[in-house]
Amino acid sequence: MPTFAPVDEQLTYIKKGSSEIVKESELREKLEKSRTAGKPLRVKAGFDPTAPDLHLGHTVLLRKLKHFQDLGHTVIFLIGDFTGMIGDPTGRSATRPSLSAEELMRNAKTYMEQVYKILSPRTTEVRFNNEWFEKMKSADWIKLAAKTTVSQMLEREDFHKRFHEEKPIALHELLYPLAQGYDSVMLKADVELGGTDQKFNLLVGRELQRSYGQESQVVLTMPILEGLGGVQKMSKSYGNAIGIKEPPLEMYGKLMSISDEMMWRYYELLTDVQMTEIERMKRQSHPMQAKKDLAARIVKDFHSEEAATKAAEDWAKQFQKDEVPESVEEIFVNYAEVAWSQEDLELSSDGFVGFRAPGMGPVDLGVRLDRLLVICGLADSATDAARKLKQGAVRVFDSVEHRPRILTRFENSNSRLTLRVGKRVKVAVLTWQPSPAMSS
RNA sequence: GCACAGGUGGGUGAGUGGUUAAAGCCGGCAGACUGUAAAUCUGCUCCUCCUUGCGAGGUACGAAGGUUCGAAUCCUUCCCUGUGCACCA
Repeated sequence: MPTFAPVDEQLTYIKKGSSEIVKESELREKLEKSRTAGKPLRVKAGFDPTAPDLHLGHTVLLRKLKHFQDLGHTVIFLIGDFTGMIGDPTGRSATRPSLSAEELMRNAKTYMEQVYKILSPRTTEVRFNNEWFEKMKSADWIKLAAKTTVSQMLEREDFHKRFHEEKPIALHELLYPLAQGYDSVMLKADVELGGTDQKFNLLVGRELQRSYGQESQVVLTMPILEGLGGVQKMSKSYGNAIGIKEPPLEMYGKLMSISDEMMWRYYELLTDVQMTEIERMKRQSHPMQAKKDLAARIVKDFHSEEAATKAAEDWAKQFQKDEVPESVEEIFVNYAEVAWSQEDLELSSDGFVGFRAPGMGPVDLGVRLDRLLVICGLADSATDAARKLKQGAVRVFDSVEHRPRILTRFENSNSRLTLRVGKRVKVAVLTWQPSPAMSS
């Protein structure tokens, strides 16, 4: 029979970083019962299968689930393959395209690979809610829908607001909270975790469980982590996210770019540093050192100790000493794509293009910088690149370039250009490869 | 179905015939400053091309047509959203 830590101890651990618990007294009761019976609590959290790239925002919740695992409870990782089709009306998302079974499994697999960087695979129960929803008949849906009322649904802030602003609310959107609540019934969840934006949906689970004769789940909400700007929530679509699969230097750099204020929030939600220790650092540490420690800590979590050290060094080089770090992304670019003009190219008899005298020692060749920047992902479009050039944001080998055309020295078969736009650095490796003629 | 009100750039929201690629704000990008930042100040923020110029062209204000020298702005049809009406009349 498993043994559990004293209830108070468990509670403190669970409460760190959490936003709200409905109701704490019930959680205490459940913990007590579980402890005396030696039976772990069933802790559920649902995830959308359409976003398989996790970022730090997701990990806030995952870390809390991990805490429950640490305490010996059972974590149910629910993949909302069915509810994903509805599309959670929270935010602005519309109905999503349904994924095929294969796509779904593939997504789920990459998903779990990332999730297991935090959760322990051994004690995680992975479920899909299509398991029960595919069996439901229309009549069952009517029964389920009859469990709640329109005005109850409209209490949800998002619906309420849209209703009063005379904005559309599709009928199926009202089904989402119901479906999510029904998941809790099917899983007999004791606790459900979610972001604060999920509060309403989570509460519906309580109602439904009650009306299906079960004990209501405890709802635990976690704060929504703000992204890099510090204003909007972290989200891939806002482009302010730090993905957990990102390379160490990038991750480190992004973390260093958050504000001092945000840093403490990140400490609280993304690390296991105790609150008392965080308070101490606030008073005593230099903010930049604290931020470096945070960045290193998180890089270490998702990569390794060595990667973190390396990232720290590289970062210092890049931003503090204004040098080029060692591990910069290299992008191979066929010269034909960025050639200045046709004169620099020569057409061979079989219609292929190469440059003048490749491999014949140093040659100066014209390069269209604007196109090169686009190819390297440093500009959105050639026009955008031209703007950045004009603003003096572009550096090639440490010298600021304003013109979209430059001459560069080609030696032997390739030439490397170090490109910097603002804080970003990339190395473009120009190569000579025959390619189909572009002229037509 | 009928009536009314709406549909503008990443978001919000101005603009009712022409210096409007479309104000302001938010967001984003860059430069200065700094401890990387934040705050602040400055510039930029549809695309393509070049002779990089306060350059040339192309797209764009739900969709398609039309009026006009000229339309986001007027007209027609269609699509979409919201509101009201719907029995007793």
